[in-house]
Amino acid sequence: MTDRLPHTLRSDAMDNRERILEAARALFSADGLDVPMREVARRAGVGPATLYRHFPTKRMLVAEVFADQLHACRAIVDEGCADPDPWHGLCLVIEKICELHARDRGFTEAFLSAYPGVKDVAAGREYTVRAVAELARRAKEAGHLRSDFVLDDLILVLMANKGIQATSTATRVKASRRFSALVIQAFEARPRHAPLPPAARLAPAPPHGLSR
Amino acid sequence: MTDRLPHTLRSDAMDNRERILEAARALFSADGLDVPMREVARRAGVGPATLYRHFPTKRMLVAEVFADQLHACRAIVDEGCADPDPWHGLCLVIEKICELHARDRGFTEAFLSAYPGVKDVAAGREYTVRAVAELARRAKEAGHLRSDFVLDDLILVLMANKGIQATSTATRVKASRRFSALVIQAFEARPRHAPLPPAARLAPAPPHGLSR
DNA sequence: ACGGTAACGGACGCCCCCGTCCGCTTAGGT
DNA sequence: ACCTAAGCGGACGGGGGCGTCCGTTACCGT
Repeated sequence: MTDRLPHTLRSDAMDNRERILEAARALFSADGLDVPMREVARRAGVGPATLYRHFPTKRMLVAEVFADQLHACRAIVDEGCADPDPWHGLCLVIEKICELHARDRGFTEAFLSAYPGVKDVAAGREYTVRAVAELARRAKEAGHLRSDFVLDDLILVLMANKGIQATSTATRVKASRRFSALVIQAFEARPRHAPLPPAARLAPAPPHGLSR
Repeated sequence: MTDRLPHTLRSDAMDNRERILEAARALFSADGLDVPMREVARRAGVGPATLYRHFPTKRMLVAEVFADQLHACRAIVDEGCADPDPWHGLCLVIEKICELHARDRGFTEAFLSAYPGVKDVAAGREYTVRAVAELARRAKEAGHLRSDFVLDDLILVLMANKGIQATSTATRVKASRRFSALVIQAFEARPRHAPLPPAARLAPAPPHGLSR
């Protein structure tokens, strides 16, 4: 008689839950993860308590919100890996992921931060990195990717891409596009390119404004 | 009888002021501009009130602290401009500014944020940008810099460089070095390089955690 | 030595954010 | 129609950061 859990929410609760997710998606996407929970609640037209009932902590809300983007990310790398030309596939992956990140500030933060407790995002990052590693190996073998490319360079590019800020999403996307084109040209194998300084092992940084 | 201002501080006040600046330099440099004022005061061994007496607002403290780095920045661009080979000078400027930013997180934030009221930093940025513009013009003329390079690409690189985060300064500097080498190779003129997507007009973003 | 005043710092008010509690509302089964 | 419990939201407590006030301390000129 204790564990009588009804896996079916009441209709109004379902409604609220969906509106909360929608509000969170919009706000996180536009303004990043620093948006106060109250603001999400306000935008969703519910009280703070309702928000916290559906998502007991901010982390959980974040995890739920970015499930979609994680799928998009996965789709991008899968598409890139399926490309018969590994170099072309790699370029596509870099371009599209950069654009995805440019379009969604919150996702970028979640993806590149060691968000404790958001295992899904961490797993998604892991998957992406591994898949790109394989793609890079093949692109190198085909002679299109410079041989001194390392996987950390991808993290480097993602972090750098994150640094690109602008007032409007459109501007950010434009800048990000130019940026990714630039680094892709830098990654392309050439007859005699100057050697690069050694790569650094980059680990996800702790998130910004989050309680322990 | 009202405006009897002694332009000479008492010895202990001078001492405290210097210790505050030192503490702020260390903390801002390592942890960025989000460090609480109390923390600066604690590290300087003074009370909060003393800190606020010397620097009535956080912005003023920031402005004072980064006067040095601004000079360093200026020195870097001057050195680059003085180089007889404009391309070599430009490369030097990019490398050194990236490294400077990688070494000092707070300065990066101040430099790339539209920190309202910190006119000095804004002026320093303006100076840097103008000087590099001239350098870029000459490097292009010499045929070493790709012709579709625009000044906003420099801002782009600086912002991107800012995005590179790491737990230790050493790692950040290493990563930043590799990054700047990469973009420099991308900027180098080549017989037939693929065209780049259009550049975006990048304006400094508002600072993160600052009262209006 | 001593007095006056510049300088100090603990304590305070204010605001914003996270997460919780409890009395009220309303869905939905009978 | 009614009743019960799922669901709701305003109000609350806790924490932390910025900037300020005022009683106390200690520098420095005489």
